[in-house]
Amino acid sequence: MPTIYDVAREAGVSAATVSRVLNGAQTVDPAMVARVLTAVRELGYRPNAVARNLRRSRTTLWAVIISDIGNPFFTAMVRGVEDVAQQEGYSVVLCNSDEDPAKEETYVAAALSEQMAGVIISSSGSVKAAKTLIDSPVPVVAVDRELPRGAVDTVVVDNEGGARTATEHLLAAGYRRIACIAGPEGVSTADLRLRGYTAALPGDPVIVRADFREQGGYDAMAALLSSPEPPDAVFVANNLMTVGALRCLTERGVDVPGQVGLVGFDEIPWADLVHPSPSTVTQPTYELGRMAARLLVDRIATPAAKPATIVLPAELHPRESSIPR
Amino acid sequence: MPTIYDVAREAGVSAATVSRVLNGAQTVDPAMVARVLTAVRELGYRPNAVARNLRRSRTTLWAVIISDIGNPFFTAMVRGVEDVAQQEGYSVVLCNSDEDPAKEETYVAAALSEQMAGVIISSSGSVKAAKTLIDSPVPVVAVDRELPRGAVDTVVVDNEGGARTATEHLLAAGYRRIACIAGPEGVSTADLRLRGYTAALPGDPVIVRADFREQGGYDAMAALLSSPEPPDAVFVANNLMTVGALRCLTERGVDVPGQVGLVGFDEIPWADLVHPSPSTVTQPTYELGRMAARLLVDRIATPAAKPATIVLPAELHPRESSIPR
DNA sequence: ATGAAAGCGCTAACAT
DNA sequence: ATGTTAGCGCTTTCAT
Repeated sequence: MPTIYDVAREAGVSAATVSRVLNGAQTVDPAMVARVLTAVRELGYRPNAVARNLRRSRTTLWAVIISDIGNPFFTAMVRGVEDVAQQEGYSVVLCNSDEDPAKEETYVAAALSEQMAGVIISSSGSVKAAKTLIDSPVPVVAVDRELPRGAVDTVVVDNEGGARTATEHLLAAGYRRIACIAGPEGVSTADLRLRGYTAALPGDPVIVRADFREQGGYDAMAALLSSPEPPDAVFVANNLMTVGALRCLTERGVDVPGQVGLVGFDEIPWADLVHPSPSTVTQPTYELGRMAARLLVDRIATPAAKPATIVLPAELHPRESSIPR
Repeated sequence: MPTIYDVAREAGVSAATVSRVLNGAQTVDPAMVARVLTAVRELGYRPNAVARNLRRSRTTLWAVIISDIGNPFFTAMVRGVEDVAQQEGYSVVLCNSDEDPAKEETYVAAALSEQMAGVIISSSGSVKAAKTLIDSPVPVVAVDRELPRGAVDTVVVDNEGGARTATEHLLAAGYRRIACIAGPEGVSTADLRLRGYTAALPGDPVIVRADFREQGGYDAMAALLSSPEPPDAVFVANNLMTVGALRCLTERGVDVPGQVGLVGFDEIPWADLVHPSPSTVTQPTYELGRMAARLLVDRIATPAAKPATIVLPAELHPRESSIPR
């Protein structure tokens, strides 16, 4: 691979001049510019970004650490981040922690070693990863899930409110024994949605903790159905678990919404094509990513500013799975 | 941020020794190792990967360029890549070209500038991006879609055979006017699936080209329905367009499979929960990613070897949407 | 407007 | 077994 010195020699100028031309400096003789560009083309020269990054002591990369690339919620959010990043001249490096705190820690370490310009993270709950980030000078934004004990810029939805609305909706529909399939303890969205459910419920809560995955939702639903007093409705704390719960109900021939009503948190792709179509609490997913990216841009510009928290609304979309009997 | 020299000073050794300790060299006195590690901990030292990459003239990053992050097919494939990458000591940088050749070219340029150790690409059809990659020294593997005019390692499924099977299945079910909603021209999967459809059809083909997106499938289906002689079945060339076509049929109250039969290429998440459930031609998606990663590892090890092409089987999964009348 | 020279932080060849 | 030194490719003063 040719270097900037090869180009300089070919064009009969110094490396400094080549650098100026390539970085759009105004103070270069047009004749030189032409010679340099010709040499660049002839040699097929491609600037070495690693060298540039070292010299400048900064990169134009953002690490976006999400907890499940198989969850359409996160991929939609990433699109929001990407659009802003591109517009602002950054590239997005997507890291999939797979709900595994150890992987999350590895990615955080890599982001810091690689001198990333910023990190957007939807924490899988690793306190160590959070601490590492907060103790580092890298600009950080938490999105969807709060960073454990972290006072950083944050964009979330009103998880507690959304869960309360979902539960109240089931109550209004006439259901009385409403259970909750909750997410993993220590993940902010899981804990807040559980709190919203509990707050809205007049009677005793029935809670099964699962892992935010489809199989977890399936198993939790199965456990609820085979309990002594099965629930007549269930509030499921995320989209993948909702699919799992629905599959379990369908397989066992349980009538939804006749025997059991259901509302899930998060949108499900093609929910309207599923039968019975699941009622959901939807979030402005793309907007969540966009806002996070905006906050990161601001944070990079003014590192000392006070951390902001933005809360976006969550909205109930009633569908077939919770229609009153 | 502390540098390796700060650590060396703190530990009373040379920078070379610190480097040796941190890179696991065997020839270091255990006492020194201890002193260095203590200094590292006390200073919170974190090696600068950018400097290391420059010095070593290589990185441990793979660029995985996919054409639609919103398509579960690609995210499943990425998981296969990720698992091998991690095992082999590489990190995956995910790039989403969004079916946009210009974005694809940008990402290819970035991958080369950043001195990535390898590239796995599912081409959105940019000949320029393909040429840039082939003319560069970077190891490349094409996955799912062949690289335009590129003689590189490739992992694909039997697209033509899968499409033929799907079409024959519709014929066997009694459908006679079978249309095809095809993908964009120049994308290998689109062209091969179309060829398989045409080959299996005894009569004249009815073809609508669309863009592999949900809305495109919807619009194509709408156009077919309002044509003078609407088809009695349709073969749809990918998953997102299948969802779009199905939505169009459902909205207009067309009975599937009674009035119109349907088979789609690619798996659809939760296909079994959709009503009517779509028959699909499924691919070993995760395996596709895994094989691509394996090929990349081999290519990095032996850059001069002859390019390999691996073809995996595609399998028909009949569901409700193509049950005989 | 252009060039010379220093240095970003690290690793590896070489010397001891 | 450890230290000294050069240099990866680039940008950015500082001189001219």
